[in-house]
Amino acid sequence: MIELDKISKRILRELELNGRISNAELANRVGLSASACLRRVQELERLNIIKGYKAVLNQTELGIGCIAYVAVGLSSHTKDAQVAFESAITLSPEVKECHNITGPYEYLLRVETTDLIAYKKFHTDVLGTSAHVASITTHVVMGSPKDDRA
Amino acid sequence: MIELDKISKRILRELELNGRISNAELANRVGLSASACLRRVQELERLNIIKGYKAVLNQTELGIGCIAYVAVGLSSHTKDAQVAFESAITLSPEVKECHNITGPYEYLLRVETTDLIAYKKFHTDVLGTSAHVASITTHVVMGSPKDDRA
DNA sequence: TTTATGATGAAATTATCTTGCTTTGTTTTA
DNA sequence: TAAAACAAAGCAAGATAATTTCATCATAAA
Repeated sequence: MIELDKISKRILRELELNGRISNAELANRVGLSASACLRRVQELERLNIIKGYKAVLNQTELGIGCIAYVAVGLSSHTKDAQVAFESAITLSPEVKECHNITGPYEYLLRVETTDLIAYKKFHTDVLGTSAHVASITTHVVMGSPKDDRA
Repeated sequence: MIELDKISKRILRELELNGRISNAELANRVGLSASACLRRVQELERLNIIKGYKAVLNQTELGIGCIAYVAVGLSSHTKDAQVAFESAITLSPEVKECHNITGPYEYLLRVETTDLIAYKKFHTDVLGTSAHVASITTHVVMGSPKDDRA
């Protein structure tokens, strides 16, 4: 774990909020000159503390009409079974996240599709055909009062 | 829902991958001149299809050592109970996501803390003191083979 | 005290963005 | 079919912003 001073933390906070702010404006907000600010940002990138930048898209406008969290249980807990499941799931574009979790199920997936019909298809074609899948529990998202990672 | 042509979709894909790519480079990748490309990007922003840009930070390096998905059940399903719970939870910085889901529980939270100790504290101080909370089921994330929203 | 190190700000340079105008291609209308 | 009307593209110059360079200052070790 890396310890950062106040200014660098401030830089990260600003960039998380607006990743495309100009360097001059960022410098202004954190109280540094443009060059000093840029050096810090580049250093943060070099240290991989800033892993990258991405545009936040409006899913609704783009036709993502169905988001679901899916808990998946495996019938086999061997390494091979996990690797097989993970690589199958990772290839599916509908699966935006795949977390290996503690509890009665092994995996929690976030699946985004255009609509429930498409989800059903994913459910059948992808989950239904994956080896070792023992149980599937779908939780459709009705709303997200908070989503800082969006 | 808005229909986009191939080029605009390509632009979105590139910007999602690298939100800080220069306009010239982006134009090059999508096969447009810089000015035409910029106009499209600005239009996408104006239409709120691109909601913004953000830096992707390395949580591990910054001391996020414990990530958990927490299923929360409420004892009351009135609108008031939901609003109260949501506003309490929204204020907690540890809660990065709060989804209202179908199924036996009402909410699925993503909670990020420095370590398990801090999670325990969140569990007790925040969830434990929220009105209407009937059940809490914690799933600690052991790993994320895929996390496109990170 | 001297020296080395690291970080800063100002200025110069380089790259990139942005805008107005022209051109191209497509659709509409006579 | 031809001309008009429109939309989107490219080009190029001027405006902005990013990046490098360099001199300075503060701090800590020798």
